[in-house]
Amino acid sequence: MRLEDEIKQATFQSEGQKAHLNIVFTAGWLQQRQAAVFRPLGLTLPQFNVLRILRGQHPKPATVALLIDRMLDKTSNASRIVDKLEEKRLVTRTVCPANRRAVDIRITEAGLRLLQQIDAEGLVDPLRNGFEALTDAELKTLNTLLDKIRA
Amino acid sequence: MRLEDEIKQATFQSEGQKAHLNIVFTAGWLQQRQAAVFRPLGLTLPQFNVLRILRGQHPKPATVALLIDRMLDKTSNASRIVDKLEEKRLVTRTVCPANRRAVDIRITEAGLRLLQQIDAEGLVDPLRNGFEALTDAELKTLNTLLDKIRA
DNA sequence: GCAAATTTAATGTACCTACATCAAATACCT
DNA sequence: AGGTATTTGATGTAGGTACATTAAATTTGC
Repeated sequence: MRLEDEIKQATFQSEGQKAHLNIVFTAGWLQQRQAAVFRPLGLTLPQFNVLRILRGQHPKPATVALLIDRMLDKTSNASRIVDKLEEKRLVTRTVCPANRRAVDIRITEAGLRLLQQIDAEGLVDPLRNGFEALTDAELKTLNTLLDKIRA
Repeated sequence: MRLEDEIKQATFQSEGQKAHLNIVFTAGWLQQRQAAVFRPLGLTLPQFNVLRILRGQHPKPATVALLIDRMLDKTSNASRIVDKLEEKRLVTRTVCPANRRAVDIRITEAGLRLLQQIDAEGLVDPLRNGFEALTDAELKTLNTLLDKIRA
């Protein structure tokens, strides 16, 4: 649907303001759809993202600092997201022997199985999440334009 | 900065997955910048957005349902955002006489003055928020591509 | 070698999001 | 009119975001 109709606003101050709202609105739209997919699995989106980073490190551990470095949202509280994953026994936390300030965080077998299941069911496939409507050239253009905004 | 560097991920499964992450990351980037601008004024971004909708209605009142209809995030809790604005005396809430289930929400003079100040200082000008890097044609392309994703 | 500075993570607080539930007012239907 | 359904908003709860502060371990500088 056109942004105008989604938020019932007929006109915008500028094409730039419309693009701004459109990016924010589309991001919310995408995140809500993804969150709905993970909800039945008892996972939130930030929890899933942390879990995926941990799988990328596996079998090496990650620290909280490493998670933050790789997360989309740098100011999100990785400590507390790890808390939730630990409660669910999807990750473990141990004091790093080499540096007792740091904490070694590792994905468990149960965590790996859960991600495996999500992969097998194709739940994160971008082609099923709105991106099938765009050609590869359009996607590249989109990526270039977004990078320019943050340049 | 390129997305690859922002989140330290060298490659992506597909251009679609990269675009997905790029939209979410860029939206976060934009919102964080805007939030930082409003913080010294004691306003959060959702509070500002609600206030702007109320100014659009002024001097007519809005209901909670109308706010939700026009908000970017439909699931956000407009009731509680209005609570905060009411505490700050930027809006008033009165039971709607014509329909006692509904609540008439109005922006106050103080609310109008605050928005006036924000306008005067150009704090929401998209040209100062990353969009000056794109031509009007590029912005139109961007809007078209984003609309396609949600089609 | 020891005091000061820095790093690393956890925690406190305020606010927001997402969703379920509740209560009151109104509309509907016979 | 009277009972049921719907509308409208508020509220409860779990989790996340943003930022400041704290505590412990380590590094640095003299």
